Amino acid sequence: MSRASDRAYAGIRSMILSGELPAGAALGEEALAERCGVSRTPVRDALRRLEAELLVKRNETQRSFVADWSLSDVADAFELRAMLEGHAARRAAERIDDATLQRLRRCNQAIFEAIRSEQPDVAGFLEGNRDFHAIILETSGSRRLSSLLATLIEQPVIWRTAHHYGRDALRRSHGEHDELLAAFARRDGAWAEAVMAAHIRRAFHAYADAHQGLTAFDMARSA
Amino acid sequence: MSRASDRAYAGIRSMILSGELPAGAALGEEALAERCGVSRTPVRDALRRLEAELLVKRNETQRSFVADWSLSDVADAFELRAMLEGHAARRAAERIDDATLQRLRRCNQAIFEAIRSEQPDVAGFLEGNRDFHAIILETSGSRRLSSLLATLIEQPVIWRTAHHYGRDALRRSHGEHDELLAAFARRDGAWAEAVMAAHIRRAFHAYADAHQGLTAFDMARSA
DNA sequence: GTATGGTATATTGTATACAAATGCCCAAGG
DNA sequence: CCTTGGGCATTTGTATACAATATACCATAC
Repeated sequence: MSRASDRAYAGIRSMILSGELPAGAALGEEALAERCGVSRTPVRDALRRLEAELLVKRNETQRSFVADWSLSDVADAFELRAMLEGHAARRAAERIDDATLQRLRRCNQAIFEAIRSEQPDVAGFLEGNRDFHAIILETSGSRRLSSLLATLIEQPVIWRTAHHYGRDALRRSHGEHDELLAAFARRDGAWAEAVMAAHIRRAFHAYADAHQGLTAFDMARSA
Repeated sequence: MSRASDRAYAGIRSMILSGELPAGAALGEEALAERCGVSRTPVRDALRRLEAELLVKRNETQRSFVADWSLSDVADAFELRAMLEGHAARRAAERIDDATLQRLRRCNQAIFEAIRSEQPDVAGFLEGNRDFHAIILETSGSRRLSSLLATLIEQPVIWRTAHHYGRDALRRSHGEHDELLAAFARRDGAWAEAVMAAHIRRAFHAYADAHQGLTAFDMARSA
């Protein structure tokens, strides 16, 4: 999207996720506009987007505040994500063609290359992981499913989760992708759904273990 | 929300759903502003909302068009709705308190009153139906689930579905609500989920039967 | 002391002007 | 005839001024 609007979006979002704007803080359009160096118009756009992601909430008179994003909210998001991505995996397994299967295999191979060494390339892992899940979502052939999941997948959460993974956890993740590939190769939708749901629920527990007792904001501050 | 912004939203939405703006039609902000009697600013707000609902799509250069909304798209939405509302019903069954259960019972009683006579009061049915589902969603206690479902529940689709229901179908719907109430009373989440999923999938087939072979837009035009 | 109402202030909503970009058309060259 | 490039028309993006609305504060009455 356009430059100023993106700057406002990225700026406000990072202020929220870094804890610079704590949960419950008032978000005046004028003040944000000044801090981001843009006018109110793109700020309003950005607030709408952030509201859709539930990072910002509005009171009954249209004033904006930083949403409270506790561990239970993250759990909420992960639970829905497990259900929806599981569903996507089922549909993908029932529709996938051989060419796409090959693409997924190459993608998971790239993930393997990124994590095989002693010092895993986490950025590479994340890139491969994102592509892998994106291909499945695309193959599921449901536009609405894609658009629903978009609001559920918080990249900062995934980023932090992966960075708390040790090499073993990264390899386990790669291994789960392999199992998913096996389910796809057999066109076994139920299998694929189960593996995907397990894959994502495990990711949540990795996140929760790393941040036990801390809210998402406390965590971000300490990072 | 604010007046002009709402007028733009409601106006554009009804133009799309009535077929006045056919699938694929270009949506210039200026033209829409004039037709709605407001300036471009509220039109832009409205387009963002409609885009989130997938009624409007944007090309890569930010130009807006009426999305193509075929029967298969409606099926897509209903499938996801069945899954998510099923999940909501499960959670609600596991959390519901007696006071809320009573509210739901009164709500379904109101639905019964609306449809008992020879000439069913479809508007009354719809109002009760909306409340019934809203209470369940609220009881499920997942903000994200509510926000996801909001984009999936197209009131015009529900409206048309209900208006194609005969008295028998209306009563069957009321009966399914009763079964849901039984599952809630037993706090049986799995039962509630299954009943809700069936309830919504049946609603889809009622819709599909009534509009066999027609796109949503064709149908709207003929209504 | 509390409640109530009104006014001042702050904040959001809308309109409009202008800037930036996109798309379209036609003309020139291959 | 097709391709390509430039320039004009159209469309979207941004800034800003002003209007409508909500909030906060204080004075006054009870």
